[in-house]
Amino acid sequence: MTDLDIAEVANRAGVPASTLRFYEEKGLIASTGRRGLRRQYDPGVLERLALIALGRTAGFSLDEIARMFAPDGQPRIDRRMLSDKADELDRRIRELGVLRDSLRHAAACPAPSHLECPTFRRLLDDVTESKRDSRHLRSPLN
Amino acid sequence: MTDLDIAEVANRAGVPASTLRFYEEKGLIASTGRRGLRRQYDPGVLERLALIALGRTAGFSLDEIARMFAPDGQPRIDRRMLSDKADELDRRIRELGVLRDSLRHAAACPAPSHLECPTFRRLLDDVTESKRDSRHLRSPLN
DNA sequence: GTTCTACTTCAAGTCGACTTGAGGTCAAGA
DNA sequence: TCTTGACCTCAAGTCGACTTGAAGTAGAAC
Repeated sequence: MTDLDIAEVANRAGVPASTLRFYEEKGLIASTGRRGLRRQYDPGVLERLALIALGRTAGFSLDEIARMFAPDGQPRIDRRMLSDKADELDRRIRELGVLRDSLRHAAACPAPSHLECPTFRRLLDDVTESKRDSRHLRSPLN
Repeated sequence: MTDLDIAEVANRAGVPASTLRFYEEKGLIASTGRRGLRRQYDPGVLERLALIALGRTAGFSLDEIARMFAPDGQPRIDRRMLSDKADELDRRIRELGVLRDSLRHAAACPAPSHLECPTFRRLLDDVTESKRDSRHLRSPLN
């Protein structure tokens, strides 16, 4: 029995034990049993936690992630879903890139007020426009 | 008096009126007065709202944004703050880039299971590692 | 003058991902 | 055997940014 104690898992995965309990409740992970009260885990849970963390940073919700595991526990990652998410990330990356450049520009811009800087103004207009257009759809990843 | 009605502002800025009231309560915007019960706004509020929206997509909280306006209403954007945020965005962009590439790879990867794909595994390990390391600091922008 | 409608206030609710607190239990070390 | 400390459960709280609901009001159209 090479099972891991919850404390061990928490340590190795870098998440608090409370999160592990929470994930278990949500059905994202499962413990193999108890030693006394304490949850024991198969070492494979570490991989699963990594997968979960990965999904999270990619912008998936816990519910979406839960759906990515087949009932047998094997990940059944929908390739279509992955590439959709990649596209989404791509858009987000471009957006953030524009923003970063603008911030840098504003930080260096000699105009007395940012409002008088053409670059900054154009950025403002873009933001407003995209707000108006996408009023209906709530964007993920912020 | 070229003041705008709250509905007009909501429309032009692309935000619901409830948000405008909320922002006012938070001190982010101000109305110039009322016509009957209805709030009236100086057209300049549109610019301010754009600035707020911009700050939000850059990952600033409403409180942070509030601090960016001097008491007189003029934006007093700290250049240092801007470039710090730009750096932060830069890191986030790189992170997302790696993720996007990995997702694309996984979507195309011929390995029977993602867990058997070396690229995917390395990604998993990276995620875990960065989780362990940054346990203390809560990252903004997700 | 009445009705309609879009606004108003204020408190409370929502959403996601956890965390916290109170009170309880149990394996291991002294 | 007793104590300790780390776990346990379950309910409730937190955080940020809003939204929603109930009950009220005023300007405008008829």
